[in-house]
Amino acid sequence: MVSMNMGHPSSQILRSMVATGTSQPPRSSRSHRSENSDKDLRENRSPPSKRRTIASWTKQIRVYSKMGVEGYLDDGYSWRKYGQKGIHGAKYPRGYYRCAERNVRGCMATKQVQRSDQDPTVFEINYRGNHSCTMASYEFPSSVNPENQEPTLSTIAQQQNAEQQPSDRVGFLDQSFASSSLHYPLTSTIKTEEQVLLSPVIENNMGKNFSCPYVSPSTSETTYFSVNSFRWHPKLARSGSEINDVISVATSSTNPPFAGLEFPFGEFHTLDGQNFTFDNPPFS
DNA sequence: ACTATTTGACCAAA
DNA sequence: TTTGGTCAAATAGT
Repeated sequence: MVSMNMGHPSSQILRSMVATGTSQPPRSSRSHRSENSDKDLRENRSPPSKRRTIASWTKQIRVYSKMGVEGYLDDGYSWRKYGQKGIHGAKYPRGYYRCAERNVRGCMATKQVQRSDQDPTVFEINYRGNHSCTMASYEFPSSVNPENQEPTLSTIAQQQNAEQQPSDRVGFLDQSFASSSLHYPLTSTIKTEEQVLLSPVIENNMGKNFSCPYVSPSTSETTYFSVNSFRWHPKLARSGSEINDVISVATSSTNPPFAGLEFPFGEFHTLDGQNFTFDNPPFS
């Protein structure tokens, strides 16, 4: 069996929680305002007896640039920040976000973003709930997946939610990401190569073999490949013992900032039984 | 004008 | 009581 990958502490802290829509917290002096929207949409709170649990998973993103952090934490959805809180024992505050479509479409997805104490370049993002909204702008690029209703992140997430909600979740790499391009090995100095490479691959990684076009020549176990837009299969797990669900985003501080993905080579398989490989592409 | 973010207060769970 | 999550008024940005 594929052992788990998520070693992230927060993934345990914030596992599954319970959602219940019935209880309307009597907000004493506060509820006098806002009569509609928000409050009837809330669904948390209350004993773990009613309602079903909502999905929760954690992702880590490494940002190699000091600027534009937010941009690289962008996961394709539009979020609205609704709070920030200092967390006991953590040096960085935790940001609370909810889907910006919440009021419009009732999308209840939320996420929490916290910078890692140990490594300030790492951000732990804990996602809660699945998007019920769809983001038109993040459909698959083109040719691939002409499916009418291409599995959007939300639908995929719902599937995975339904299927393997119980217990631990594998490191799902569902991620929609739009970036310019470019790979930046952390070991090397960041250069300002402006070439915008529209990645020909990775458009369909739903079980199809492909290789990474651009590799860091200096690193062996990690590759940085650039993509214009990609979407990981949510059930992607690496075969073998060492699983890493961390997608790192390497960026430069140049303009326009680049972003790339970090991912180890090797054979991968989806939990569906599909297999494919990240080849070590000829770098020249 | 509107919309998004900030930030202290409020609330529930631990 | 402490802590984490949310609310919402105030503020900032467009």
